[in-house]
Amino acid sequence: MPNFLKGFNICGGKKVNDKLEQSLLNIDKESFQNDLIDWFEAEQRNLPWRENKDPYRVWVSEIMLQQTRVDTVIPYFNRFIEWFPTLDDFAEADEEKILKAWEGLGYYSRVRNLHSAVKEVKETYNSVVPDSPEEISKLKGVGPYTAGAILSIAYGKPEPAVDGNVMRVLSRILVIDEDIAKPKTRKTFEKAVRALISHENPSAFNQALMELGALICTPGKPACLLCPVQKHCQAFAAGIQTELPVKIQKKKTRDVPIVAAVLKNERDEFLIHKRSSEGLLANLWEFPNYEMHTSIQPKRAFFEASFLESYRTDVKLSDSFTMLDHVFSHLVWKIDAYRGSLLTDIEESVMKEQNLKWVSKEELEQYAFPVSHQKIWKSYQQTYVMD
DNA sequence: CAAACGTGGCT
DNA sequence: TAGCCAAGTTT
Repeated sequence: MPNFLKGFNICGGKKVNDKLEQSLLNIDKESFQNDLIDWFEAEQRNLPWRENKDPYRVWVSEIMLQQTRVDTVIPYFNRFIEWFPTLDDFAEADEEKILKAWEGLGYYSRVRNLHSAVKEVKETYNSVVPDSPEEISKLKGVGPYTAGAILSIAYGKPEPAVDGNVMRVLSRILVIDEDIAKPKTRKTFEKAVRALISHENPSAFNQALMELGALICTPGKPACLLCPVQKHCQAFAAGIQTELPVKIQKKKTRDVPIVAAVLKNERDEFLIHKRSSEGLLANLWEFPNYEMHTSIQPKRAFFEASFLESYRTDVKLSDSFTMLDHVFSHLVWKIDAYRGSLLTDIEESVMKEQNLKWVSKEELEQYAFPVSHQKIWKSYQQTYVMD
């Protein structure tokens, strides 16, 4: 236990509940709700998903905002609503288009789950997003946070919507020192929100908690002097607001060497491959590439051998045109990219079975690529000036 | 439960 | 620079 928190622990072991109850007793609930909601009504940002309470729009925005910054989401949200104005429009869209709508946003299972869930709502609920915790939580991609967010924001239900902001804000206000990286900790904060939430305006209350976390009660240097609920904050009173929340360190990423190639045929078309429907970057398109398991052999030869084994076709790589690192949350691709061409055609059956496709430079733009492969393409074009 | 799952901005 | 962070869910 960190030294600065000794005084707040009733006993070293459990009693987390007792501590929370004690902290909650110190809050003047009515006054806290008013201060928080009044501030939100006055200071909230104008964001596209706040134009109305259409449950579909709220839903889309909440999925996009998972682990993603507001500034990043805004243009994606606007384009998404242009492409798919209603729930039915999105339900009827094809997979290629929905991935293209998400291209560059990351965590692509979000959009596949959203698509599946929206189709479920169209079929099972007559295109009306359900308003009960039980039903909405069954939808793919709708976890505890998103369920609470939709229910409170779109339907005015007093349900907790505990995200990273809420945990940070409440960990300070109530001096909760549980590790927020641990899954079970969320339950403590849900309990706290249930005790504090305004039943008169659950939507504003939940959003205010998150808005406060985004604008005032920030991770690094919280602007406590501007905080509308400073007088309710038990961490500020003790001068320990920058020590909270408690969060254990994340594991480091591991390096994965990748050999990739941009292969062009005599018709100026490029070979692309659709990734597996499971795992990393599922269903996105990419340039042919292989993970180097052994760092012994030459990369070029490794690619040529792997390609022959995969597609029963000889390929010849020429020059390496770029080396780049691409950082994911859990690993780093060390990409070495080559230019190359085929010595013979790939059999039609193999093209189909292995999800390969020849596409022109223009057609390339219709397919969704991960950012790492967009970087490869950009570098290729810059190196071999295309007309 | 721990780990997988993206990306870009900030310090 | 290398690490941390941002409106989490699934397995």
